[in-house]
Amino acid sequence: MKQSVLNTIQKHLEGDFALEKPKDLSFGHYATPVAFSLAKIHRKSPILIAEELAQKFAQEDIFTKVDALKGYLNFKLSDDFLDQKTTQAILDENNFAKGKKDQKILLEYVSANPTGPLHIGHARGAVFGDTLYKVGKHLGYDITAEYYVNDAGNQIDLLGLSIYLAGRDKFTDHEVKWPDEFYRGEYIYDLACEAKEHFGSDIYEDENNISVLSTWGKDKMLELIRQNLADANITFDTFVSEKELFSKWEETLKALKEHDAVYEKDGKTWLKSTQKGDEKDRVVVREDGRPTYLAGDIIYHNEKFKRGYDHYINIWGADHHGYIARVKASIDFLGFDSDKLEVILSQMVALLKGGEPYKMSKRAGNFILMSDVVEEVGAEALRFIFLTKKSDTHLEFDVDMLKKEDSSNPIYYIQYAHARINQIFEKSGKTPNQVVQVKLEDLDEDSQNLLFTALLLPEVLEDSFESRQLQKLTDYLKSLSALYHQFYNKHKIVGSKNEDKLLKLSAMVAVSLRTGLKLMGIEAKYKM
RNA sequence: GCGCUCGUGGCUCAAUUGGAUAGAGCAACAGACUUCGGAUCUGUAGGUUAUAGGUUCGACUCCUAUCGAGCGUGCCA
Repeated sequence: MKQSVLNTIQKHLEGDFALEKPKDLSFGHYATPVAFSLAKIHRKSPILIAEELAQKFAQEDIFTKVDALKGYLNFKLSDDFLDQKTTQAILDENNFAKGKKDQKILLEYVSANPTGPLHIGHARGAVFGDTLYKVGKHLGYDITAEYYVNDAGNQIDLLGLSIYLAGRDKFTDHEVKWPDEFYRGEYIYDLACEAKEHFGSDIYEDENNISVLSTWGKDKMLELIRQNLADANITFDTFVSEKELFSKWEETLKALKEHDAVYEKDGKTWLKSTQKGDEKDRVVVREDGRPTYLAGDIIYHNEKFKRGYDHYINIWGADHHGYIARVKASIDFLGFDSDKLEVILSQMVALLKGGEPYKMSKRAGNFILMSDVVEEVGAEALRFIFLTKKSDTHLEFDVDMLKKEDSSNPIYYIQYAHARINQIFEKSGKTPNQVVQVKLEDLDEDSQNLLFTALLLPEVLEDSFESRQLQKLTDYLKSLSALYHQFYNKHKIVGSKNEDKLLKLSAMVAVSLRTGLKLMGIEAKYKM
């Protein structure tokens, strides 16, 4: 819809201009402040320029009215144009708001260590990533969802050790000396029990078994993580193993050397990341020859870029922000364009319960499990709450609030609007297909506004995706629902002389609500 | 100390990325079912956008400083 307007305006106007929605729909459907910038160039009053431009557009079919107000140009679309769009959307709902793009995007998110279940902080990045993925696909991007599994390194050894000690503590008479660092939390004891079932309790008699427990525990945790994600309607296209990538380390190191990206000092290998704007150079190989965590990420990004995508998006927890510079530096050194890598930071989630703050710490084991919250409030409510906030702001919410099944939970508000429309169709005894051919004309102002808003979904999706601000989608669905509830209370639909027209209008609202909800991973309800 | 991300009604968040009168939902108060579902709607009240300067036709948005919050500042991952 927006595209048609843009094309039409471009027939008469050269150069760039911004097309906006006016604050108040009574001004028109679209508006542009282009006269202000032209005023500078032509040294003329913006008000005069706007009036001249308005005359030129008056002839176009898709507008019924174009006028100039205080320097703004306001466009009003014709009934005929809106009706065509509506008919098309209802008849071909599956293709509504779909687009075509020729960009290949690799989207990486979650990538939590397989050393424990997902907590509520992971959930935010997971929901955000998955929704970005769904919206992007709908818009026609060739997009791949990837999970980078950190299955190499100290944390896996630590997992094995923690299970070993927990099992030793619980199932043997040995006294356990707890080290400074180990994973706490009940799940470790659960794993220890399971390992006993699987291997027998003798496993806790010999330290040499720790490595067995590491591998076994890691696989268990990865399985659990995938289940946690699936329960929230989240799936991935590919899982990439850090451990497997390490077979390419020599090759990658050689490439770094060829590009003069590293040097030796104090027996260690350093990345010259300061040259690319990082605060300091970073160690990639320790004195004892073991590569650091950064080395794994360098291999991973090298392989990623070799796969030849047009754009890369990583969704990281905000505590990883200091990491961006060094990863981008390595990408540059390896001869790729680091501008193609976009990092979206997902800010911390602070959870309250009955007003008391929860401090989350993965190591301490007192974190809130994603699965617990999903079980308590449902995946849909959780998804919705996360998507109503910008990913880069700190988020605070009370678990008790999420448990409520009333109007303070906005998802019910939207679902109710959708169910209401279904109810009205049942009452009327008609189906959307029976009214779709009615021409929407001579509508009153409320109906026109509602119709126009319902048709905005395609551009809302574009905007949400391009700006990576998915709260625009939830905001939109909330305001569309509000408009419908208002309309419903004000106008009688079934039995009115405009019944068919208003039914068609309602059907259009339902199409937008359903499509929007689906892309958020939420099933629209027909009855509540 | 330095770096990153922020600071918007009592609370949780918006604001078309520099545009028109800063908007919603909770919470508070006052109303609306003989009418398609009241899980809804209508109204009232609540703001010097942390503070002080600056940039321009125009600033919540950009720049500078100050105050405050969270995170980072391992050869942990």
